[in-house]
Amino acid sequence: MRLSNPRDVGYYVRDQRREQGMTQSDLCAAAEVSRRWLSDLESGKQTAEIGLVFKVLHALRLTLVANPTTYGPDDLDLDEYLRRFDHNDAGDADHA
Amino acid sequence: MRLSNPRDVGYYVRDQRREQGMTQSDLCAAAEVSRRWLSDLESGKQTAEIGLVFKVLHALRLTLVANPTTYGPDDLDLDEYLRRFDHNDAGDADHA
DNA sequence: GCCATTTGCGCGCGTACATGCACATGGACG
DNA sequence: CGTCCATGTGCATGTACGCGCGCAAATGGC
Repeated sequence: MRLSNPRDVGYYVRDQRREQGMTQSDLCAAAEVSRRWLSDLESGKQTAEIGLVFKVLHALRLTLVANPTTYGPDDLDLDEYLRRFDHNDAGDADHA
Repeated sequence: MRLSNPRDVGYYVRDQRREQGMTQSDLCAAAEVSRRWLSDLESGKQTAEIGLVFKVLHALRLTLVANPTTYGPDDLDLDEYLRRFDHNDAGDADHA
């Protein structure tokens, strides 16, 4: 999952937390941050402290990898792509 | 390049900046952050603002990718491994 | 619908962050 | 050697961050 900005980070953290069946209370305890802050982080807080972000990522057993930005087939995360596709279909169904 | 903590981030940013032939002044201007802050970031500042970190990463044309932490051959970055090996050899040479 | 749980967010507090300035230091170069 | 450049870091300032509390709104299960 590519993360381009704090918003991406926050949404991804929320997704992963839910996938792992955790509440914010569970995760903030595991990461040793305040629930208030975690809520903000998940909403895309621009000014979050990076050290705390890493604590959350570790609590979720997530790893960050940095790479030179490239544009091509390697950038295509198939699961992500299909998920986006399915989401768009669901959106169309709602509007139809 | 795996980034586990702000220290990793800072050192990686410094490495990449140098590889790209930039000074801190060049990079802080490109990223629109203070040079003072960039210097701290490169030293591993725990409390840096994540939004600003992303600005620096973008200025260096770097991308972050988040993955579940796994342990196995996939985690083996060969360049990184060799660099660590070389570094250890250099370390041994110093101590010998 | 009811109820319990979860989440968003206002608020105040003590601490500190990003900034810009300036200076010291180390390294490169002529 | 002297000069220049890049970098580390002390300092002061205005702004705000992480925390904890508490309450309202949202969500999910029955």
